[in-house]
Amino acid sequence: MTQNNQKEEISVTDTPSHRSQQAIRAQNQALILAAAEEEFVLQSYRGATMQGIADRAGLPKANVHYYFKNKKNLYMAVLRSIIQEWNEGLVTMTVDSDPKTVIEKFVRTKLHQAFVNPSRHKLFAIEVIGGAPHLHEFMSTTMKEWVHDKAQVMKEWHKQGKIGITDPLQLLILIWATTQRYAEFEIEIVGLMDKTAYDAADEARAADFLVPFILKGCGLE
Amino acid sequence: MTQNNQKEEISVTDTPSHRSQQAIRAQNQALILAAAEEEFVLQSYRGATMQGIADRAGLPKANVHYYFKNKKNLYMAVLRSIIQEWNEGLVTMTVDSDPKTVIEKFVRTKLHQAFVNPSRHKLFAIEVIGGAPHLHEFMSTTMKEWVHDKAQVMKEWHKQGKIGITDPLQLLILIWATTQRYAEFEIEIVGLMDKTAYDAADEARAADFLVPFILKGCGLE
DNA sequence: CTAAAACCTGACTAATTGGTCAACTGTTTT
DNA sequence: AAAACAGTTGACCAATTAGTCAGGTTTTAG
Repeated sequence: MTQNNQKEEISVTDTPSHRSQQAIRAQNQALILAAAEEEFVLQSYRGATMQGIADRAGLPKANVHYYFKNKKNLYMAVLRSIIQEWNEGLVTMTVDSDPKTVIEKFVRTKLHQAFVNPSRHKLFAIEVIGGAPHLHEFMSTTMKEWVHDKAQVMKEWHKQGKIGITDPLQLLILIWATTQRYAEFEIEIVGLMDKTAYDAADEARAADFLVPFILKGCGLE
Repeated sequence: MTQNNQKEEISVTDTPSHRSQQAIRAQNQALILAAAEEEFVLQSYRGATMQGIADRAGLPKANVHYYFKNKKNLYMAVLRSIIQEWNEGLVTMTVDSDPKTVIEKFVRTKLHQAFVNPSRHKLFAIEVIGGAPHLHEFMSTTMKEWVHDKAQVMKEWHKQGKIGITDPLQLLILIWATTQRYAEFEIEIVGLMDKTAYDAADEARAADFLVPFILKGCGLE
């Protein structure tokens, strides 16, 4: 739809009439990925059109196909970048860590990601709700290992009387649910607040509510 | 895909070779609505095909169009039935109610709905995540009024020192997030439990975790 | 400077799919 | 009984859209 050529605005390493091919490649791929992310969220996989993504990126459709063989390929590339961010949000959590510190940090990190990059969380949610057909591998390997590892730590915390939680998986589900919700249900929440978008204070408001609530629930405050 | 004729199995008021038109109507509409609900969840609006819905209902495509003018019409009918269930899950909550009782009942009701009818919650979530283009009216009227009403009650509870919550909207968001999560992220949660589907004990396990956790968070236990 | 390589794109094609319709069968009403 | 009405369905059509491709321009390497 929007036809404004964003190439000029975003570029960093180009000279008026001579752009390195590396720069062009990196830039156009990033442009397309960002456009695809938005389009896939708004329209879901089948509803998103290559033409729509191309328009949003300010490029001709054939150019999108030049960088990403086909639609599924592009979709997978978007998912891959989401998984990467997921991996970066991980907190080091060992038996010797202080539960209160770790849990607070984890909640705040996840919440911040939700407010900073809602689109990614929305796309991830749509994928899982629809049966996670493209995320099976990630969920049955990386994610499962991480969860079992952290569950082990939390069980040990419980044994040592450091935390009042007997079912770590339930706690993880709760933390993910409550933090990611602000991204996924952005439209609903913003609407109920009589706004059209989050303002600077909303993340803090959510954190001020969530952190003590969750710590209390864990018997840590 | 599946071509097994479910009409015979589900029918209640038919005689071998003579079915009242009313019965046929009610039955086929229900059959189509159920099929559409599944298909819309798995494929999203654009991805779901009338042919796919027809196959799932065991009817020819033209017959689906006979009962529901077009795709959007069918989608809206599904959404309407979801909103109806939402309205039925409401709890009476007044200033004189006992917070602990009311909140516990609310959490249990919502959680039970999530486990009993996950598809509806998934579809609702997909709709909201995608910007709620078909739910604007509901969310800006019915839902908003309900939320503001309940928020008023909770604020009064806080004034009277009955509850440790200053921001009722945040609490409602948390309760919705944590209960509906079990429906929306069914695939992920079930996978992390090394199962393929919830078993009878899972709802109880979730309730046993959530109810005390939330009550503690509210300063009610 | 020049040849190769990378990038760009308008125009086209094949496949999918929402929706229509006319002819048909079964049910209800008078 | 028979007209009117409700339900059923295969065949068809128009619109949309993923993907291709040939011929172009720009950048890079030698």
